[in-house]
Amino acid sequence: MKKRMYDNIQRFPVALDGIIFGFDRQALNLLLIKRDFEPEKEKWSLMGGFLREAENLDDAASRIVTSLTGLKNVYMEQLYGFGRHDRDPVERTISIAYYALINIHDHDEDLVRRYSAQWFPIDELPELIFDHQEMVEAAKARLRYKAARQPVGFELLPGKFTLPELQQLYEAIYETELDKRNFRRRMLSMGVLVKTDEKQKGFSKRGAWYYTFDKEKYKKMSSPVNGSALAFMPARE
Amino acid sequence: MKKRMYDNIQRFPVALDGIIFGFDRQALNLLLIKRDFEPEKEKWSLMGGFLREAENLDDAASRIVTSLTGLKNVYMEQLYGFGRHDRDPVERTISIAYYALINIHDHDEDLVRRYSAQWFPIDELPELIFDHQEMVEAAKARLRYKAARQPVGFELLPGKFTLPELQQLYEAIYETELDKRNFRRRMLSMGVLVKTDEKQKGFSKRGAWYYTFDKEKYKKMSSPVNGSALAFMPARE
DNA sequence: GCAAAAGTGTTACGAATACACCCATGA
DNA sequence: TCATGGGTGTATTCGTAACACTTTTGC
Repeated sequence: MKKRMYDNIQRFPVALDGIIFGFDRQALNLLLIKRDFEPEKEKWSLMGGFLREAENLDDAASRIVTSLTGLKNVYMEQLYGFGRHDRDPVERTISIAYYALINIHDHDEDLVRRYSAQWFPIDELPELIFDHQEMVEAAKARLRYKAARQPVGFELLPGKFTLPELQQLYEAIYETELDKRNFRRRMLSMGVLVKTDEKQKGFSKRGAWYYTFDKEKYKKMSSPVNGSALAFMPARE
Repeated sequence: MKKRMYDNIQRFPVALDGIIFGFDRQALNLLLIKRDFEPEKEKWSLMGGFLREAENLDDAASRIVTSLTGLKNVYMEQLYGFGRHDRDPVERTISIAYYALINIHDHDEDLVRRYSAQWFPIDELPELIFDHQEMVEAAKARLRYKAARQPVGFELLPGKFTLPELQQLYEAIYETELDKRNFRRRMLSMGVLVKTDEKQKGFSKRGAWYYTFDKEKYKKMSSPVNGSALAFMPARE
C-alpha cells in the first residue's frame, strides 16, 4: 500500500533542545554540553537532538534529556518553537525547546562526562550557540511564571528539604530576597508541606527540620475545577 | 558550492495553524474554514499552511492569517507546538499553532467566501479536524492569561469603543459577569483610555461615550524595566 | 412617563508587606 | 559564652469584591 504524502512542500529537520535546570542548594544551574562536533565545535550549547519518525514531540524531548542525565519521568514542559530561518548555519531547522527540572544530585555522572557537560549557575552562563541564549531567557521567564502557581519547585529538590533550602530556591528563581517569616507563613499555610521528625545536621548548628511535599494532598486540593488556586508566590509579573 | 546538511535524520512538513479570534460586540468568535479537500473534506478546521524554505515561523503564520483575512500586521502570538506522531493521517507533520486577534469587521469578505470560511461563537464550535480542538482550548487559555496582563483586548475592538463594549469583551474572554462599577474603575484608573467627545448612538437611548486606547502612553508606562505592571484583570488563574 | 441602558461611591475583607527578637547548638 | 543560622507574631497597607441608586433619552 502506497503511503500518502503532501505534495510540493518543504520538509525540515525538527530539533528538540532541552533547558535543564538543577538547584545545588545555593543557586539555580543549567546543564550545558561542550560541542565536540562542528559547527561551533568547543562552544557551549543546550542538549539537543532531532525528532524521529513516529515519535511524539514530548517523547523526543524526554529521550534527549534522558540521554544526558540518565533520568526518566523528569518534569518537563514545552517552551516555545524557535524557527528563524537562519538559526542554524548547517541547514534550516526548527527547534522546539523544552525545559526540565531535575534534582541535581540524581543525574548520571558518567553520561555527563561523556558529553563533556557541565553545570553553570544561571547568572554565569558562557556564550551559547545559535539562539540558545534566547531559549534560556524564555525558560527562566516560564519557570518564574510556573513556580508562582504550581508546586514545580519541589522537582528541583530532594524528597526531604528544609524551609531555608526551599526559600533559597525561590530566591534563586526570582532573583530576589524574601522575608523569612512571610515566606514560611505562605508555604506552611497551604498545607501541602509535611514536617518530618528529622533535622538537617552539619550545615547549621541548630539544624532545620526536614519537610516533604504532600503531592496527593495537593492533587486533591487543586483537582476539582480550579487549575491551581494556590499561590506559591505573589502573582506579580 | 555544496550545501551542508545534517545526515541520517528525518525531515517533516511543518504546518502553521491559526486560531483567529474576532469579537462582534457580543461574543468571541473564531474564524474557521470548511475544507474542500481530503482528508476530512467538508469538515471544519483552522486555517493552516506549510512552512516554506527561508521563511521565519512568525512570517509563515502571518502569511497564513493574511491569506484568509486580507489583514496585515495583525496581533499574533505563538501558542504551542503540536506534534503527536499520528495527528495528521496523511503524513507525519508537526504544527506550530498561532493565535491572532483581529477586528472582526475589517477582514476581507471575498477571501472568507472563497475559503468557505465562517465565524463561530467560541461556545458553539463545530467539530474540528485532527487536534484543532485542543489548539482552540489552548488559545482560549492563553488569551485569558494575556488579556489580564497586557492590553490585547483592544486588538479585538475598533479604534473607538465604549466602556460597556469593552466590558462585554472581557466578559466574553473570561466567560464570567463583571461588576460594572469595579470594571470601569479598574480600566479608567490605569490612565490609558482616552474619552472622546463622541457618543455612541443607535444602540441605547442614552448613548455611551466612545473611548480610544492610548498606545503611546501605555508603552511609556510599561517600558522601563517592568514587563507590564498594569492589571487589566485580577490575576487569578 | 416609562423603559432601558449609562453612569457613579463607599464599605468590608483578605492578601501582601514590613518589621525585631528569642532559640538551639557546635565550637 | 558566643557566633551562626533557625524559628516565631503583629500591625499596616493596598488591591479586590460586594453592593444600589441616579441620569439620560428615545419612544
